Amino acid sequence: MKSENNKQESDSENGKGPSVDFIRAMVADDIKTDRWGGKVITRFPPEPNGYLHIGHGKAICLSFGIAAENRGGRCHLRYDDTNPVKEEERYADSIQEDIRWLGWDWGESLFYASDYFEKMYEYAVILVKKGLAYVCDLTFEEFSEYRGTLTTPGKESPSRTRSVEENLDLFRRMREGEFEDGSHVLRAKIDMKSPNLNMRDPVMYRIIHADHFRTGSKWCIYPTYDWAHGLEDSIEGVTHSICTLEFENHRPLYDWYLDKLAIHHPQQIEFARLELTYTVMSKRKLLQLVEDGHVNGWDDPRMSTICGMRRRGYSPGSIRTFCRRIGVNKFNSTIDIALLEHCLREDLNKSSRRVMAVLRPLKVVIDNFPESEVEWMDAVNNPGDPDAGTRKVPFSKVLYIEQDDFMEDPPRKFFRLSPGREVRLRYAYFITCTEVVKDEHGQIVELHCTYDPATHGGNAPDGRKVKSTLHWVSADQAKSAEIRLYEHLFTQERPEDVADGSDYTSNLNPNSLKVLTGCMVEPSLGKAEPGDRFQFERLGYFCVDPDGKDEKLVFNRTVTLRDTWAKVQKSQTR
RNA sequence: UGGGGAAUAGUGUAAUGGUAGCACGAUUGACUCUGACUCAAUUAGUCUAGGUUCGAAUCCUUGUUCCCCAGCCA
Repeated sequence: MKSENNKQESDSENGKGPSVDFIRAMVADDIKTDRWGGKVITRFPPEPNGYLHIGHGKAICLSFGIAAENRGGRCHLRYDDTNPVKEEERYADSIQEDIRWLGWDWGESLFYASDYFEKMYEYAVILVKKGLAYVCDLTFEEFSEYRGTLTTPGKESPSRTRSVEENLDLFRRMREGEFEDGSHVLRAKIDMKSPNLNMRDPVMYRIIHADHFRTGSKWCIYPTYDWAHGLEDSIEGVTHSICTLEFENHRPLYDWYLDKLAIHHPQQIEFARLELTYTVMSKRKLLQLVEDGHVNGWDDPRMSTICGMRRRGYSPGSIRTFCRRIGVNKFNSTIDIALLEHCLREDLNKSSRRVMAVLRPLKVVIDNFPESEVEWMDAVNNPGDPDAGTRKVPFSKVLYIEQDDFMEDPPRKFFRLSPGREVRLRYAYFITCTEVVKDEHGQIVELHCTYDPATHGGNAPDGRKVKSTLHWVSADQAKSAEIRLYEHLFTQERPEDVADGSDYTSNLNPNSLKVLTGCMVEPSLGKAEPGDRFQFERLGYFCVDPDGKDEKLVFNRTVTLRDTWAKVQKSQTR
């Protein structure tokens, strides 16, 4: 796949800068008041336990975007690899690929939480020595019983009164592997009666005898998220630690650890995660779609994963624009996927080469065109970009047009070809349909037409008009292709809206993938490579799929063009 | 029924005491060698009830609704 390096920039719209969200306002204010000595250091901290999706895209564009917008700003890519049983190197690799593809650059700032394990251990020892952390040997069951509930306070663990010396000894032996998984934890000593459950003596370390993908068997105790995350931010000198809303309840704990340690203390800021209509976003559901075979892998073009969208043909710029345009807020909202598709079309319209391709071919014979003659017509590559130049497209006696572009008995407002009617073949000639050939089942298999030589190139010297212009390909020179048509993966705006007893999979769209074979595309597409994007005129945007090998061409339909005729048709049949 | 957040057109998002604006969508129309693009127009909103004020989406009080938290996940 071709690499696509995008400049890191703030995607400002229409000359006037995009509006300032509450986080950017906060950052700007911090700069004005010199809170961090003028520094802006953010971070994107994925756990390498799955593939990135468009929801992560929002977070990435936010943290990397804010860093890029501020002089000297930096955004770290930091793997939050604190749980060896869930994490894998291949995920870490895909995360880098996706962020880079989106157009962001972490420079030298690639970090791993696991590199800080020793430092974190030392910090933990400090808290133990201060009497602010203790080794607890409650079982799982006891532990949850002692925690209390949302409405009732918890009870203090009997281990809570252990001496500092004993805690130090026990904690060291935890690290040295003397104990079994689950037998002991290190907990912060805060307040078992706190109305915030996160403050009820939270776990800092648990024992997991498992190999970590980076540290191997060096450790058998691993820090929990709450303990680790603030330290990671602090160690790296992060100023603004931007995360999603569900961590709001964790902020007091984030603050508590850093306050007690009296070390660099970043500001945690929470925002609402992205939800999209007709889409699921959770890692769990995405995984289930893959594992249960509802889609063909993580990079299935119907997936909301970054790799899926890339394969589908989304441009990184369109995703960045989208992430900027949806804004940032503190309440959950569901974005209409039409906005994403709008950003996509807007970007692709500017950048895509136009070509002609026929999805469902209908043979057309031009009766008055010389038998074996081939005429090469000039076609514009991108009307919006003169620099894109022109190409030659072959025209001959036998052509294919789109089945949808002919109707024997046209309804009102159908402007395309029908018996006796004249239309234009784009960049070629005006043709008039003279005869319809059908098979024994009454199916239309072939059209006979005549062309007007005077309309060469598509213009009538007498100034007469036609109601429509069709795309076409010349039969002899056309390349055959497989084309995959996608629709939304789900039939419901909110896939979660289901009757009792069923789950979101009952809303899967059975028509989300339609594979067309025997499609005919113009010969210039023979040179197309995986990842190349085109506009198939009058149809939509298409992207070459890596499945195509040797002579075989495979395209994914990224998105259709807006289609006013389809709407008219729909309202007519209703 | 504990605590923490949050409510502006169908959707998303501005307006931080002074004309409720923008975008997407939808609907019309113009243009057109893509029924695309572009352009123009229409559509439609401050959760409720009080209060402060010359003036409230914004400040105060009340109610309602929604989201998050009881992993040794992140």
